[in-house]
Amino acid sequence: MAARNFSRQRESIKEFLMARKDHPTADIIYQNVRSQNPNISLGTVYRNLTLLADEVEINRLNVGDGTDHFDANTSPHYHFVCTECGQVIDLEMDSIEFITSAAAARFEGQITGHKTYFYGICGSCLKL
Amino acid sequence: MAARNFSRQRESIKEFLMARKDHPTADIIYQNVRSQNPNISLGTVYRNLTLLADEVEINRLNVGDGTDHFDANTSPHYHFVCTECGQVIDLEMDSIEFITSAAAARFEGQITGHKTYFYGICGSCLKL
DNA sequence: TTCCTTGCAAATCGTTTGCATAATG
DNA sequence: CATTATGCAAACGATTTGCAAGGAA
Repeated sequence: MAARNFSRQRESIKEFLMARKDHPTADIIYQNVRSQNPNISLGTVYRNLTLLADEVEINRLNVGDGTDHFDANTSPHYHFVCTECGQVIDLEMDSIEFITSAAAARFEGQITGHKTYFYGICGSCLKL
Repeated sequence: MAARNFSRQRESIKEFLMARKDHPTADIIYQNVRSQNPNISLGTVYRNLTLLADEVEINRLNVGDGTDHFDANTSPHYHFVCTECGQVIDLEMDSIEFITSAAAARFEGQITGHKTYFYGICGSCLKL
């Protein structure tokens, strides 16, 4: 379905995203990718992020701070959001996948997945 | 702390929200409250929703569709979002509150809560 | 050549805000 | 009177889009 051509810009974006352990916003990606690709436009960054997210090559996170964050790690895992500094951190935790069945138990529709974000204060902010 | 005056507009908003079982957006609230309050402005709706949410009299939901939804039910419960029609539905399910401790187990920061949304196809859409 | 992609700028959408006026206590 | 709330319109930030030009297959 996706007759996709090669694009230097898209490669830079993927490359940058895969190298980061945090979960940058479109604008941060734009700022950084510009060093390798000075003429890239913010629109192109958005277009490619949306394209990659649609094809599940990356993940779009709605952490609730008004701007989307992106994650090149598409394997199932959860995120923590610091309410002090806004940082988005990967959590290492046991699977809670079965909460989907808990939700499905008394529901008449069909549940295919869930999104969960944890909130609190991160280690660095606790020390301040 | 909140030296709050009475306001006809705020009352209409609360009243409308409490009467709804779905989870309307600011604009839908605005459309509806106008019948009782023809001169109310969208800005006032937003201001009051933000005020009420800040004082936890209502809940703001970020379901990921780009616009916030509001819920007058502040007791802990979970929501389902239909990926077909966008409807937001209350779920009746057992508590999964302990997922917070699951997340906290190997995390150095302090986790105070979580937000979870379930996705899938609602009963009505399944029948189409 | 064909069709995918881009850069650029303008447009859109949801939400917030400044300001002068009106309502509350 | 002091303060809070409102309507209106302008401002905003994030994201999308139209279009003509550039690049890949």
